[in-house]
Amino acid sequence: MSALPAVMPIKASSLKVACSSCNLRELCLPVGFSDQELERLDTMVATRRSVHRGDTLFRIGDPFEAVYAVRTGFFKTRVSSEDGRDQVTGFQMAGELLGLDGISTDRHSCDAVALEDSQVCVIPYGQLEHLSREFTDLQRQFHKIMSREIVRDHGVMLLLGSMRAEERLAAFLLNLTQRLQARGFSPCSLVLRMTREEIGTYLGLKLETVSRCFSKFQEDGVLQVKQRQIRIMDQDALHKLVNGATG
Amino acid sequence: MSALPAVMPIKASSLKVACSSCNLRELCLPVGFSDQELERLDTMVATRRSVHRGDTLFRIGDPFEAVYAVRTGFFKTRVSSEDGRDQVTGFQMAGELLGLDGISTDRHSCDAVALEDSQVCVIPYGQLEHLSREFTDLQRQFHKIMSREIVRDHGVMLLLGSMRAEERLAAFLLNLTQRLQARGFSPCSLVLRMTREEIGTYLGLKLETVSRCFSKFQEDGVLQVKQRQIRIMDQDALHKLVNGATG
DNA sequence: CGCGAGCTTGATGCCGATCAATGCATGTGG
DNA sequence: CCACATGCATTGATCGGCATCAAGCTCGCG
Repeated sequence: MSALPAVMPIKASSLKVACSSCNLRELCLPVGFSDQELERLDTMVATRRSVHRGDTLFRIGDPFEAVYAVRTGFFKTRVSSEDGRDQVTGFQMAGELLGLDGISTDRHSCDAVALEDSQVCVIPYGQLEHLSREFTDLQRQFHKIMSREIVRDHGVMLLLGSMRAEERLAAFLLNLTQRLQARGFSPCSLVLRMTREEIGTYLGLKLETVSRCFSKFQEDGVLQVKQRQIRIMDQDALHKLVNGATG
Repeated sequence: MSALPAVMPIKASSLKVACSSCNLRELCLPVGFSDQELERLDTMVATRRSVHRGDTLFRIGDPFEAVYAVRTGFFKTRVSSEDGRDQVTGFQMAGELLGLDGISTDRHSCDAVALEDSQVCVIPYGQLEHLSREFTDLQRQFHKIMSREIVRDHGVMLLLGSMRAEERLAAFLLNLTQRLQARGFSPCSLVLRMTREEIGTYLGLKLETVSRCFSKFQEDGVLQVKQRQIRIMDQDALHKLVNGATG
């Protein structure tokens, strides 16, 4: 009875796909690199890895060996306290880097979980270090990416520390659509890759609260919500919520 | 008189004080460097800067030129939303780096405010980039410091997203004493450099709540609190709160 | 001495957590 | 194809923790 799946996923490791021919190169590590520089990157990013939905790319405590660029798919990262509460620290989509947390102690300090079947490019850290020593643009770009992560985290702290439920969800949706738009998707229509609970664990809310906020937004004509299908009807209203114009 | 440090600080601008002779070198950027390497660092860290209590080292929007190592004193960093709410993103003490946020956009994205008269070593970013290209240990150490900041931020997200008021304050105090202990101070006695409001703005709480938690801890015999003088009577209790052992 | 910034403490109210039931889509086996 | 299980989402009722509002207190300082 057990037949092969109808659609056979292409084996990752067998296919050589280079940064120089990757359609994400303007979003990913090699932003603004010349053809010549791209070729040098290709020597570094040799392998790729597939991660199935629900599987982890790395886990807390795993030895740190590489950072990963999302090629296709969608991830979440999460940390947890000793008593089991956990916090989603981010959602990563195509072109974004995963694993920077591992540099500090040579072990990963968070889990990276695929929210759908995904592929990542493996960037061995030793080689990244080496190449960025003789390759100024790479060094600069890598530093910018780490710094951007720090700035992003500060934004999340502001959200968690000072915003109310609706404001948090509005900020979350605007951030998502903005990143999706940079990847060529519609600015007003999106499909959530994560559950209400995962959104809640990111925003410091319970899943019921997230659900209620979605319903509220729908009542108010700000969103259309059908399960994970979201359509933004009034982007202005979301912006006003985030920036606190007492609305 | 505000409390004088046990060791009298030497006047900054006039005196050439090098990493190689700095008593913070085991906590700061040059962790584990050889004498030879320290000398090369000294060429980079040429100037220092004094910042008076209440003044800013840099502000949101300032052009990014350097990162700063705290030599003496105490800082807070804060971000703010457009409608004026702000969030303290961290407190920095001797040996810790400030300004990493600026790398991503060449402008600072947070304010750094001195909570007491302070001195910082100025590390021009261009020189840091340059030197870390030919100096592997420096490169590695700098990356570790950025990564550590990311990991720290994730910890704060966990705190803000999933802990209750008392747990947050307990985590905050344990973190402070741990860092103070690494600098040779007592693990159970400390003087807060910040107001209740600043603590609250860091922990996502109102100042009244912070105050009530301090009082509660005192009632329970966990702390002795005299204004900003804190004595930890029961460190275990604090740990249990943070790790959620339902106690 | 009196002022003001920072801190404490009390009374009240609200937002979001919690508890609980139902709805809805997908999948599985009979 | 239906019966049922499962995972996720919605919605309602109630509860509790923290914010808010308001007074009074402490301490350092001009």
